[in-house]
Amino acid sequence: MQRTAAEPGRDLGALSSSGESASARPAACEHGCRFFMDEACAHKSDMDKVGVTVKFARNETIYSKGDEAHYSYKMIEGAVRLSRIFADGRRQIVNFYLPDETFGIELSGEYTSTAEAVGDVVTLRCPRLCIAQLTAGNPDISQKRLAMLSKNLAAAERHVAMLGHQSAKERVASFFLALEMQRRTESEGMLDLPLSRQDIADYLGLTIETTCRALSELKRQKIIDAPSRRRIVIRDLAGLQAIAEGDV
Amino acid sequence: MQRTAAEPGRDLGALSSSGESASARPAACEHGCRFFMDEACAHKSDMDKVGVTVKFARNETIYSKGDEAHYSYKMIEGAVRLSRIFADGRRQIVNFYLPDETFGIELSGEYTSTAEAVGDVVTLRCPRLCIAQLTAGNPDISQKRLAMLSKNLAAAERHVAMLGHQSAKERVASFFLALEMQRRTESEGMLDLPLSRQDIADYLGLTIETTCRALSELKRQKIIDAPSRRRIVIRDLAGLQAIAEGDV
DNA sequence: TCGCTTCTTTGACAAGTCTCAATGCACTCG
DNA sequence: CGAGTGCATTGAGACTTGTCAAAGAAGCGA
Repeated sequence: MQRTAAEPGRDLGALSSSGESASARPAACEHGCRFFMDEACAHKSDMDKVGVTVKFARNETIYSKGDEAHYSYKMIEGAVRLSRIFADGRRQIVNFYLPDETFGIELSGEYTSTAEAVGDVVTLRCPRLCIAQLTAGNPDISQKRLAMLSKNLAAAERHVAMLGHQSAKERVASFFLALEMQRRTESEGMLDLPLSRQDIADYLGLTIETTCRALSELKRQKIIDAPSRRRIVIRDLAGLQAIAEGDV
Repeated sequence: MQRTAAEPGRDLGALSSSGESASARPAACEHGCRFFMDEACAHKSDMDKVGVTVKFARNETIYSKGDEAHYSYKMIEGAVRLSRIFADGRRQIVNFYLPDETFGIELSGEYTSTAEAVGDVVTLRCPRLCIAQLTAGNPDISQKRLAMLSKNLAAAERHVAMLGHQSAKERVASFFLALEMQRRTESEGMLDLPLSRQDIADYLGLTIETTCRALSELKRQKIIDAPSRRRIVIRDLAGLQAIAEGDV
């Protein structure tokens, strides 16, 4: 139930910080959210056209499972984790979102998972009703929304496949491989990930210890390197792929 | 439990069987596929309006991963499994589809998983282009399509959560519980599932032996009964829920 | 019906992962 | 600078699941 209210310097979206009255402000759509659905224009040059920027601090809750789903978000900077907590206290991270990706699109009225900022995060935020309005009049946006959901579904299915029958080492390898594929802009093989070991473990469905051991094993094989806590260097991409695919 | 107007062989949709020229036949949409997207009208009274019925025999492949995604399908009868095969020969079942559910909606041009008939199956089949056409002109249908994808995504996330940290016994319990929730029409607690143990195991990310042992354990605890191979009786729903949630 | 095949169930053991505990490492705050 | 804190890593043993093997049911065709 934590609303992301205003700690100093956190909510800089003038429009959005004024509360939940999104439906009363179609203006936000006209000059901002139109761009929200466009995968192609996430970057600074367009950001001034998009009024609804919201920041979150490390580990801050963006929304909780069960909250009314007033907003959808598009990542500008940082990383967000979607997770569910279970009765036994364990946490399953369902997905991570990186810049340019969209999360928080719910068709039922409630969020089905909890979203938290992994590190410091900048997002574009758009009221649900605003999107609905845009979607109704614009098949193009409707199409994009569909594409995003579809992409998320594909990711979830890959996740299922991984959890279904990869060993700890294979999972860790697959995980880094996926990150590497995604962030091709970075300097070769260098992953600068804000995730803790616990985050990784919770995504992979492993304990932190097992994750660590798998990592150490990969280091021993000179396939990756971990020069600092939050940095991974892939030294042998082919080797990593081989492991991810089960060729020991 | 078989019916449907239909025939020898398998493809009785005259419109659809005439090849991939769906785009040239908007007529199919006008009198058939319009209803395809409607969750509410899957039953007999509407079926005569929907020309494109297709049947599949037990274990028949409906489409394979990588095939061009010409069609989407809606389940009328039976069950379908969506799966992926891995390098090591193991199979992960990503989802099952039961009557009234829809599968095969791909936004990329290719199917991302393989679909097979678990038992004998009856589906409604609709060409992709046909759906696209309908969607363009009709925000309502667009909405339904979105809802279906969203439902599939939610299911995938639950699946991830299950594989992420439930024990074998918990998974089996959750599985039957989910089935029970879904088929509330059946007589109390009685599940008539066409799935083999291998199918269940591949869905749960377990081996067939482990699945079997978990099942036997549940039988021993008098929580379920398995009077025949393809039939499960839930004798203690509360107990099943307790196990699924981790309360031993 | 019998015999054959396929699927299911059970057992014994091996392998992988989790749990608990201790240590190491990096960063922050006095 | 040193102590304190949180996170990461490693080790030892318990427990769960996978593997291999065999026996028991169920379905099928001759």
